[in-house]
Amino acid sequence: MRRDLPWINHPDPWAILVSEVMLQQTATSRVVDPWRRFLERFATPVALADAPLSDALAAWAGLGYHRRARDLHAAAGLIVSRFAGEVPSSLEDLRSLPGVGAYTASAVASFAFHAPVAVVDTNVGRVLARAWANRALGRAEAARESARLMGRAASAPFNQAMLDVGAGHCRSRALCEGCPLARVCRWRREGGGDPAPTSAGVSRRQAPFEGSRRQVRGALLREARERGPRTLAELRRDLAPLTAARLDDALASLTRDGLVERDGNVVRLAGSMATGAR
DNA sequence: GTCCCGAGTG
DNA sequence: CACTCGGGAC
Repeated sequence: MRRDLPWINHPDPWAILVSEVMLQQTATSRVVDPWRRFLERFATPVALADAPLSDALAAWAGLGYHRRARDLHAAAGLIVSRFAGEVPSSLEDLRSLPGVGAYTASAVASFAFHAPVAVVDTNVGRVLARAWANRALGRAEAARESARLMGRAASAPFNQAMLDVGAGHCRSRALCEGCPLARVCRWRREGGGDPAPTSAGVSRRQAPFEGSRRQVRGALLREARERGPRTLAELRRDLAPLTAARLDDALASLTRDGLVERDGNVVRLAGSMATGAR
């Protein structure tokens, strides 16, 4: 359960922010070790802002969705330049950071600063639609109903409980056995079709990973991370039997995202040529 | 093979 | 609105 995890009740807002960004698209079990390593290496926003992006990408190993690392690196720079090195506490300021959307801003406001803010991610969206409303909710409705349900309860434990129920029981395929809300769940009491899939923020099925460009991107970044700058010929050899067209496609995509740099035939992690000046 | 997931961009 | 983005659990 999430309440056993090391970032729960952590006193440092920076540690909370890092955990929430890592948790955006990644299961908690896969976040624990990288989160520890990342914070050892970048204990403060200043430490990350002062480091080259390539160091941040290296520390992101195993997490995927590397644009999150790029955005967190940029966010650290803004935290230093605009917020005196302290993670801001208001929703508006949090939301102004790259890679911080509605979910992450509310999660940091609640878990790091105990602001009376209800967190709605897609798990919580399902809990609200099923157990609380038994009907599909739009985005604004979900936010309003969540605030209404929370009432004057302390936001952090309330949000943690909602996230736990959503992740543990109220999954896409509901696991009602043992669910703490089973006795009060309107969907179970009243029946009807599952209101969650048409509710706000419910994620769509995604294309298969196997054979995808994302898979090639991941392999390419791993090469650059673990073996340093690589020539195109080395990449072609090491990623065989990948076709040259698919390698070029992934490389172009990573370059557009600012995650790798090309210097002639040499490919390296973005920012590894940085002079260190800020 | 199937499932899972938040932010940014167009 | 539709689309992209990793990779492990099962």
